[in-house]
Amino acid sequence: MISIATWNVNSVKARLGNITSWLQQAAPDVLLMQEIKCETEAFPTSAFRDLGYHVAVLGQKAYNGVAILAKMPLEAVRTGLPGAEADPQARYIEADCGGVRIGCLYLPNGNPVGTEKYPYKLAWMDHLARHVETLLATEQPFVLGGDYNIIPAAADVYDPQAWATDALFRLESRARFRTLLNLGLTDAFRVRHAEPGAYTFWDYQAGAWPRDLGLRIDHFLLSPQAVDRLDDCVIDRGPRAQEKASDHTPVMLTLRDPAKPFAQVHGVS
DNA sequence: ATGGTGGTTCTACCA
Repeated sequence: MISIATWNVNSVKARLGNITSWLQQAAPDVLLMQEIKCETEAFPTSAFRDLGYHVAVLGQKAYNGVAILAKMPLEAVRTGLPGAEADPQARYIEADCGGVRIGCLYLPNGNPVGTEKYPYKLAWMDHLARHVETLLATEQPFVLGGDYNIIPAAADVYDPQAWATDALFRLESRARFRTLLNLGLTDAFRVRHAEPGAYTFWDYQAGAWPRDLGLRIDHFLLSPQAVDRLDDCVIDRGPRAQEKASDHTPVMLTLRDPAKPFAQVHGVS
């Protein structure tokens, strides 16, 4: 079994204590982090190495930033989406880890709609879809985890009508998320859990957390070869309840070990 | 309709 978590930490420096205590308690093999909000050189690598993790980071000053922690070595690291390597916003990092290709993404928020931020979000999603086509062609298991800033369906938001025109829930945004599913990817949480109201984000404002006014915007999308190995995908609300919490909480995916080839199981030579 | 909170940085910007 391999366990892979994703968590938008909203500043790795401000959240270092929350993150290390959660790592010790939940002990995921891999943690994908978004919004680390620091430059690559300023990432607190040694604090995570001390807990037994390898580290790959794509940072920038003040905003965005993504990182992968893994108990296994991280190989063939790439940063940025193909065709958008020059994008100054640090939003994508990918590596081989434990026999799985793992992408960590921080998809643009896109608000306010009507500014250049929204077409940037849609274009970013188009680049992602093209990259997914390339990854699918390898026929290898891969997992894309992160803060998608997409509410996939009405069951994933406390008040769908209030969010109808928001960049996270507009039809143009959801259509592009649907495109990723139509290419052959699977929303790991939703294929295992049918209930509405399973949120991963609660705003800091207006008592959203105590009132449970949340959104499900942090996702794991799996390739067909990864879905074959899907054990479960769960949301851990614990970290959101703590002092100095991020506004997001971790989502954890577990994949079974690969099945032995049919011929090996049945003794076919 | 507004304001409500929080991180980075130091003056707004972003979410």
